[in-house]
Amino acid sequence: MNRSAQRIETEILNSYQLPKTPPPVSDDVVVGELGFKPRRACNCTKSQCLKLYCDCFANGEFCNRCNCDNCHNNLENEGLRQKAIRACLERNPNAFRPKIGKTKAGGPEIIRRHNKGCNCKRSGCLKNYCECYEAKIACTSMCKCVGCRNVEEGLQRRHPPVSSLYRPPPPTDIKQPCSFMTAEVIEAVCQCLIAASVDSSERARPEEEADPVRDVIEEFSRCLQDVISASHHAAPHHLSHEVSVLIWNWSRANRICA
DNA sequence: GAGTTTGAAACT
DNA sequence: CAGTTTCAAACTC
Repeated sequence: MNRSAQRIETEILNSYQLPKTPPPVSDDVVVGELGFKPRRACNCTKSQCLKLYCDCFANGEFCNRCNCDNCHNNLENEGLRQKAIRACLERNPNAFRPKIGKTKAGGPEIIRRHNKGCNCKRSGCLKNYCECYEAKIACTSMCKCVGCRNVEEGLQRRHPPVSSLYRPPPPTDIKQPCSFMTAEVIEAVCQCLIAASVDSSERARPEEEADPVRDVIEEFSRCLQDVISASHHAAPHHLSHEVSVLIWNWSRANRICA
């Protein structure tokens, strides 16, 4: 393994550190392949777990020990699954991005907010039907909700949820699938690309013209393969979907460049 | 646990 | 792009 690959794998493994205090696990929580990153089991019956209705699929994970019927969100149906991922991305290129983003609202502090906003009509945005409320964040101007009572002040005074079921902590505590691509991994890849560009110009023989674009693209391809193999090493089942998305974007970019 | 309500996603 | 339907989770009883 070359140095860039080693660094990418190291950063990926670092991104999968266990939280210091493991969250409580209740009966309806599934523990991930490596014993961490708990999530809820889905109960899909009609979607084959290949639509965004399915939380596992939407979160970029295979179903594992869920209660779903006729599940296709698994390795045995990888072809169909890839097709479903492509269909989702065609409808919405951001379909697999986290819904809760972080923003600096003028000040230095980082605020979490729902990227798309909710559309609640009847819940007053004070029940878990509301994606903002569920994520424990106040509604914003992005929301198109009616009769919203999920405002900053209300959130601070809010009672803890009555439900005893485990709710995953905010993304800062537990890694979400997309957080696999940490700033460090991305930086490592960028450095590889810059190095490839510099090498390309230096290595070019006098009789041939340097083609840094081609060399950078080839290096990116290598980096991507490193990320894929490192990700399988780190978390064999958690990342496959995200990598699929990456590959899909990558092949699309390739077609556009061609 | 069954039935109802809700809002996101999918479809037309 | 707006209206409708489908879906699975949240909620109530």
